[in-house]
Amino acid sequence: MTVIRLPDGSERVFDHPVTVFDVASSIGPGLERAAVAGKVNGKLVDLDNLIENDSELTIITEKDAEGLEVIRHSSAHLLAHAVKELFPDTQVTIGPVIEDGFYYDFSYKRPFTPEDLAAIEKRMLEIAKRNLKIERKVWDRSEAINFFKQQGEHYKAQIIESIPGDEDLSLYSQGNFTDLCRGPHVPTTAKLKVFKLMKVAGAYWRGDSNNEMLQRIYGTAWLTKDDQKKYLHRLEEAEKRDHRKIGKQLNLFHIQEEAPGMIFWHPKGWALWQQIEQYMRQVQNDNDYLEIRTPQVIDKELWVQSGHWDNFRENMFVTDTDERSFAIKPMNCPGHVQVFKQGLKSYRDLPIRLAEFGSCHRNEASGALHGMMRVRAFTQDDAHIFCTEDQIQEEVVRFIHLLKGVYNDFGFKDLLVKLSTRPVKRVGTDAQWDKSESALESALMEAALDWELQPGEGAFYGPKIEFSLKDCIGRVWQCGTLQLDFSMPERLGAEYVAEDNSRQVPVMLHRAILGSLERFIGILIENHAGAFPLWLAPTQAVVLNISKNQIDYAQRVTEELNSHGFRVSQDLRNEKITYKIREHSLQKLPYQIIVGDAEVSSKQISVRSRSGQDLGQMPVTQLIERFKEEIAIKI
RNA sequence: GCCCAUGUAGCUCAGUGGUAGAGCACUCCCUUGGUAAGGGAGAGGUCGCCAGUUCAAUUCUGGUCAUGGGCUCCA
Repeated sequence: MTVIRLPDGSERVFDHPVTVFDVASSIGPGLERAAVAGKVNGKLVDLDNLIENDSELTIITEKDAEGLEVIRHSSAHLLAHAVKELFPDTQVTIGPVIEDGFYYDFSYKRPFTPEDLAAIEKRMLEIAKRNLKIERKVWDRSEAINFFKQQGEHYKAQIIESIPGDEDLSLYSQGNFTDLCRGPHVPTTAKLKVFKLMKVAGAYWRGDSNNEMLQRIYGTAWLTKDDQKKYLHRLEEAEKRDHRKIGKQLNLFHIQEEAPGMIFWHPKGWALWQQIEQYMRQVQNDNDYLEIRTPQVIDKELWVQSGHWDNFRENMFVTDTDERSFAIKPMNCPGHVQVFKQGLKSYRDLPIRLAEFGSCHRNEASGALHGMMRVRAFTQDDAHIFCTEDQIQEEVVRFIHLLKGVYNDFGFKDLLVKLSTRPVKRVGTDAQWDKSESALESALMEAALDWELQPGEGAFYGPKIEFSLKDCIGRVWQCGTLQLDFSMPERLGAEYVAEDNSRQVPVMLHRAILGSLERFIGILIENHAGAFPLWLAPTQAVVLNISKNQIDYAQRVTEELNSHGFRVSQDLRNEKITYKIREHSLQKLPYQIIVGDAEVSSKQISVRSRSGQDLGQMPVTQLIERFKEEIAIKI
């Protein structure tokens, strides 16, 4: 007797051991068709897995998230199968499921070309149609190693050698292709219908840059054609938001060969920047930060002292002048410590919060550069808080409050938090770590935030919290950070006079809210697809005349709006109004103001919103009020 | 830094072993038009850069720089 308990609590009794498939077909033909795998007592298994004891069983169908994963995993095998058929002397390695798809890494004597990819995809479709049964077998370890070695599959043999000895080694076969895999897989290749190979890229064996560079083929797989279409559409939509593309279209910035990884800001992009910088300056002033400015180029000696020279040397731009070596600052903290050190500080002075829109340069690996998101020259909304250990928690609470307010103002409501605690290699005493980790945790609790714990992921000099935001298409960006530092103040000789007249080393908190302004602006561009809220828009409105009769009036309207501090331009060109409206709509201006003879005689203006709505005629003062309200609520 | 792809007019892109083309933008002319493209004419390119092969290279080959997609890295 085998009793199978299903998720709805019902039980099915069989007088013999059954497979997952048997149970599915005993329930109904629809389920039989849709089933791709099973979960027996919480463990994912194949459909032909034999259940010998009473068990809890969930049948995984194509419609379950896990079912789709099984399909993708089997698609990866299908890819490997096709590659082995077309290029028999390829070595296969690993082929896992990833978000929205899968990949498989291969070792082959020559690079795969885009034409190869098309041929591979075609072969995959053929193999799928062959309706090959996918069968699992448990193998003996050394036999499996020999099996793969005989086929010249040395990477596979290596993988087996690294699998713990007490685990079953399962091999899956479909036709003449056999691959090591934990499974589960769909029962036959015919279940794989909707997939597409996306791109080929390099990837190091085992992710180690000392190893061979393998060729990774990425693919996507879905349950239905429609799902796949939606996915490809989603990619297209994301591409339309690309900050590099929009930056060009809206004339915000450019990058050129002579300054790789560095931004040339154009007037409109810089206007956007200034809104953000000035907003942050105001927020920090209101929260008792003191803004400072420190040098770009500092003698190597200071970087040796701070430890950057040892740990970060290859990422620093260095300049030798007058027989001295200088480094362009990659971080602001050593400079901030120098400011702190000027004049003797008392415990009464603490906490001291020094802020800088600090321009930093880091010589990032050329292959790592990416538009404004990963650059070599960037500006941080950086600040360092010097305080006592007892003040940590209060400071963290204040910071989180500040950060939430800022993200909210920029329209980001979803906040993801990660707390990283002490790594194995670290400085500072256990007592210090105990105290500061619990201070961070308490502060997070006080802020009513959920967080993910990352044990051992802290920096060697202190624990940290990372804050990420989610944009309007669901992508997650890490921006904010708060790091405790037990090391640098001491290395650089910062101290204060304590209550008992002793000299103490302050704790330093590194913190940023936006992170890199360049990157944050890139995120903003993509989040809004270039249609910025009024308070940020580089140009908030444009005044358009219908014909040359209204040129003087249009100029007066523009001047009046500008005199109230708004960023308003005018377009008095000799063009049709529809033409001008189209152009400024493509530039995504929040408002367009139209003046013709009717407006001149009524002393009003016609207003068109970015959504294309005609707001009708109104006096200029009414628009000014509207602008003020809209800017105040930052939408 | 590593792998693959790409680099042609201001922008988006086509194209060829015999020194280049489209649309939009730009300039000029006509048009004075009421909520997403009025018409005409003109100007504009050392085909990323440096070598090599060739009678001849933007095209083929090598190198190099940059960009894009990944990998690695991000103290």
